[in-house]
Amino acid sequence: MGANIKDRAAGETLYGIAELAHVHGVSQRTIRFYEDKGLLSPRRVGGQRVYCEADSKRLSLILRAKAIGTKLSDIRTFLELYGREGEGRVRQLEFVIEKTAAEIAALEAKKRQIDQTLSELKLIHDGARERLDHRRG
Amino acid sequence: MGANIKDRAAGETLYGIAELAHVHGVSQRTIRFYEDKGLLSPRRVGGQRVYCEADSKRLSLILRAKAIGTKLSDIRTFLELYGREGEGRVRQLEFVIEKTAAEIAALEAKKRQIDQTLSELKLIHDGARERLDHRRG
DNA sequence: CCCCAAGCTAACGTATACGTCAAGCATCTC
DNA sequence: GAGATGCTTGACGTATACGTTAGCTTGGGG
Repeated sequence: MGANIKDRAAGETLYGIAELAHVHGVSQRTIRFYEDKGLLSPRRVGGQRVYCEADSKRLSLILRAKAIGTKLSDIRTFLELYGREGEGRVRQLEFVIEKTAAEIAALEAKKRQIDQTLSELKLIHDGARERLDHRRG
Repeated sequence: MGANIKDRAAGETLYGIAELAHVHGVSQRTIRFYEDKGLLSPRRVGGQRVYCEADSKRLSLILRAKAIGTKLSDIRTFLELYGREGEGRVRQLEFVIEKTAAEIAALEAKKRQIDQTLSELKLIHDGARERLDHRRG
């Protein structure tokens, strides 16, 4: 049970939706939802979704971007950067450069906010710890 | 017009909702919404909301936490840490220590995700830049 | 052959974070 | 005293990101 498709093929490892969901710790609904939003587009075998390694990695990227706090709609352009990378037309390269620069700036701003908050939290944490230790002698 | 309340008092600077909203670059609706959620509790003067400096700083904290990607419901406990800090009862200190430690861990995880994504984005960015420069000679 | 488990689509439900009227009072201005 | 402004409290609307049925299909086991 739960036999994945590579068991009987020499090719690339493939996944069903259940397996992919389990591997990434998300629901099947979530995966279908991302497909609706155009973030994933697995092959179909008789109506059923079949995911390859590239799909799986793509999902990892999506989940990481989400963990950072990126909206799905933004993740789409984000993924296009990964996809478009490797092409050569000047307009597209300019697009990539522009978009990546903007993303980088946004993320670094967020990082600074986090650092600021972290330092304050650590002050609170250490202060509380110190008073607690003192109180216990 | 737009005269804030300190104009005629020697005490602390106070703000009306319009001014506070403008200062922080948010809508009045947002400020009232936060109050509904228990994140702000300004004094009232004849029904009208009057905000002091502490309220303003509190709002800054809320907005920063939001920028990091924290949910409003979590921001509440977050604010309690700032408020509770300074008290001395052991149970509460333990609470503070526990909560801050969890928050710190979460934020550092998020930071690592951001760093990972940043490095990949920078690779894409630099790669595109290089190819573009090369193409232009 | 029959039935169940697993997958599919369609559609409605839910929580979050506000936006956007609506209608009422208070005050300031002409 | 008649707007015009600014504030108030509802209350409904909206976008995001899924959860949760519901009902149809299909492949495999007994």
